[in-house]
Amino acid sequence: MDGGKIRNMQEFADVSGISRPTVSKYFNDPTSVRQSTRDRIEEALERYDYRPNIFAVNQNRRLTKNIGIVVPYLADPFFAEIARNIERRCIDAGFWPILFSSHGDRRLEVDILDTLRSLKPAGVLLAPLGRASDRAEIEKFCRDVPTVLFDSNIDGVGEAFVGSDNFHFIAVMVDHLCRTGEPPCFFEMPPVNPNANKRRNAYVQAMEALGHTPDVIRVPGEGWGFEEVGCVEGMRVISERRLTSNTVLCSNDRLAIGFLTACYQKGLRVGSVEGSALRVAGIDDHPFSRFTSPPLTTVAQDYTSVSERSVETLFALIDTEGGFPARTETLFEGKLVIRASA
Amino acid sequence: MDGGKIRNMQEFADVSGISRPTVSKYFNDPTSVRQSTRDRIEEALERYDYRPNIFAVNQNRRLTKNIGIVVPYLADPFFAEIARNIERRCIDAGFWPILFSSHGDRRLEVDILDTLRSLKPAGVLLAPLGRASDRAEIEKFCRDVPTVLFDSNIDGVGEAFVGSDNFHFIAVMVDHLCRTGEPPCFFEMPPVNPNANKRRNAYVQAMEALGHTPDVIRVPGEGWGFEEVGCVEGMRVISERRLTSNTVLCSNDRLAIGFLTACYQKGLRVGSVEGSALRVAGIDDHPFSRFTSPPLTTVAQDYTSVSERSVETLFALIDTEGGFPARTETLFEGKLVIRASA
DNA sequence: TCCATAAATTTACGCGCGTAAACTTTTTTG
DNA sequence: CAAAAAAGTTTACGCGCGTAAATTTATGGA
Repeated sequence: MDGGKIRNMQEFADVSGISRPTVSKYFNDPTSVRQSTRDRIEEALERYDYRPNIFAVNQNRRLTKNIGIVVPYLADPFFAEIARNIERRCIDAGFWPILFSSHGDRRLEVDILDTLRSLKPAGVLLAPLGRASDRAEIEKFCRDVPTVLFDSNIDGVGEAFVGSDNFHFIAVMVDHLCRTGEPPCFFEMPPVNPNANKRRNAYVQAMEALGHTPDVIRVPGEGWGFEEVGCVEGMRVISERRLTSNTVLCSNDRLAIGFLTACYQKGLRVGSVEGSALRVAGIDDHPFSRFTSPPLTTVAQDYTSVSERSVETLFALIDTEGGFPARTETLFEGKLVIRASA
Repeated sequence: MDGGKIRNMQEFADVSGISRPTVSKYFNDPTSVRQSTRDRIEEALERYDYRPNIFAVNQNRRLTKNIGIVVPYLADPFFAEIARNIERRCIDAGFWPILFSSHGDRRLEVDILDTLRSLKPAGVLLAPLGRASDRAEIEKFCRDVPTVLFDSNIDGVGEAFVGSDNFHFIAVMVDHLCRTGEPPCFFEMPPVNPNANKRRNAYVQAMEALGHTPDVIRVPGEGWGFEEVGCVEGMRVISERRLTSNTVLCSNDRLAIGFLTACYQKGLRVGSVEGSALRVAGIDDHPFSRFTSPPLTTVAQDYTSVSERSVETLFALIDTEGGFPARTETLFEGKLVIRASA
C-alpha cells in the first residue's frame, strides 16, 4: 500500500476516483454498485487500507450491523463453543457480533440488555439464564429489538426459539439404559432453566412408558457450579444409600462429571462392564465428557444445527422487518453417544 | 421515570436544568462537576433513563473508554475465567471491555487487532496465541495502541507483561513429586507458546538441581485440543512403554486430563496411594482439575493476581500517556494443590 | 462585604458518515 | 441510433456529542 494515510471516506473517495456517496454505498453493500466501480474501489482498497469509522457509521445508520450474542455462562465450554460458532456465522454474513456473558447473574443479564439496546443492534441472539432471568425485562427488550432465543426457552418471549428436544434426548437415553441394564434413577439439582424441568418430566414419562417406576433424586444446590454440586451431593447420596438403581442418569453432563468424581472418592467403579458397581450417564455431550474416567455416555447436543438455525432465524427476522407472523420454535434431536460409563 | 423519552443530550440537559456542555462533562467524569450540579443531574437521571449515545461519544473522543480483551481460546475455561475477571474490573473502573477470542487462529488474531484498532481503544489486554502469533503484526499494533500482554509473553513486545512464574511452578511440583515418590518424567507436546518451553526447561533444571536425570517425553500434536493429544498420545506412550518413571508430570492440566483418560483406557490405576500404577500431575489448576478421577494434583495459577495486575498495569499505562520508561514483567508464583493423582 | 476563584452557560464548530434530491453520465434495450 | 433505465456525481443537511472560547454566575475566605 502507498504511504499516505487515509483519514476519512472523502480522502479515500478522492484517491479511488469515486464520489463519496458511491463509496458509502459500496461499504454498505458492495453488490449495490456496478462491477467496474467495485473493481476500482477494491483496487484502491488494496493500495490504501482504509476502513470506515465504525462509530460514525453506526451513529448514522438507523440500524447497525451489530448482532448481540448473550450466553448465560461463558466459562462453560458448551456455551463458549456455541458462541464461537455463532460468531463466525455472523461475521461471514457481514455482521458484527458482540459477545456477552451473564455469568449466571440476574442483574448482569439485565445490564447487558440495557447496554445492548444502546448498541442499536440489528438483532440479538439470547440464551437466557432461565429461572434466574428477569422475565419482564427480557420481554420488554424483545419488544424493542428483534431477538431469537436459543438453548433455554421462555414461553412467548422473543420472536423465535431454537434449542434441543429434551424429551427426545431423555427418551433415547432411558431406552438405551433400560435395554442394556437396570432402569436408571434420575439425578438432578433444582433447575436453573426450563430444560432441566423438561428433562425430569421426560424421564418420568419415558420410564412409565417402559413400565418402570421412575425415581428422581433431587439434591439441593444452586448456581452454575454443577460439577461441585454433583460431586458433593453425589457423595452424600451414595453414603446415605439413596440410589435405588445401579444406573444413574444425570440431568446434564456437568452434573455427571461431578458425580463421577464422587463415585471415585467413594471407591465405586463406574462402567458398563462386569465388575462395575454403577453406570452413570449424562446429557449434552459436553466438550469434556470424552475425557472423564470412564468416558461419559451421553446424548450429544447438535451444536452445529442449533447455532446455524439460530443465526438463520435471526437473519430471516431481520429481513422481515415487522417480525414473524407467529413465534416459531425449532427443536433438534440428539445423538446417543455410548462410551464406557454406561 | 416520567413518560417522555429523551432523544439526546440536549433534551436531557433541558429537563435536568443544566447546560449540555456541563452534562457532557458530567458523563465524562461525574466528579468534575460541583456536587450540587451532580445531584441535580442524577436526580433527572432517575426520572428519565437517558444514556449518551455510545457511537457519538466514541466518535468525538480522541480516545474512547473501550478496552480490548483478547484471549487465544475462549472455549478453554481458564481463559473464560480470567476474561470474566478482567471484564468486571474494567467495568468497575468505568471502562467498556470488549472481549475477543482468537480461537487458536493466527489470521483471526490479526483480524481482531485490526478491528480493535478501528475501535480506538484506550488500551488492550492481549493474551497472544504464542508461537502461532504474527509477531510483526502484534508489534506494529502495540506501537499504535497501549497494550499489556498477559499469560503468554512475547519478548520486547507491548509495554508490559503479566503472567506466571513457570520456573517456580515447575520447581515446586518437581520438588513435591521427588519428595513423595519417584522423580517424574515430563510429558509435553510441541509448545504453542513460550510458557510451554519455559516449563520444559524448568523441569530439566529442577531435576538436575535435585540430582536426577530428566526425561522429556515429547509427543506430536498441534492446536488447542490438548486433552485429545494427551489421550491419544498418552495411550501410545503407555503401549510403547516409553515411560521411564511411574510419575508423569504433564506440561499443563488439559494435557494431564487427557493423559488420565489414556491411563483409564489402558487399565492403569492412577494415584499416590499403594496399589497405584502411576502418579500423574499437571500445571495450572484448571477449573476442571478438581473433578477428574482421581482429582488432579497441580500447581494453581493465581488467576486473581494475574488479572488484577494486568488491569492495574494497563490503567497505569493509560494514565502515563507516553508509555512506560521501560517494559515491565510481572510474574506470579503458584500454589501447590495436592489431590489424589500424585 | 468584597474580591479572587471556581464552576456553569452560551455560542459555535467539527467529527465521519448516511442519505436525500437534483442533475449528469453511462449502459441497456428495442 | 435514440430513448429509457441504471448508475454515478454534486450539493447539502443532519446525526449526537466533544470541546474550545468568551462570558456570566456562584462560592468561600478574609
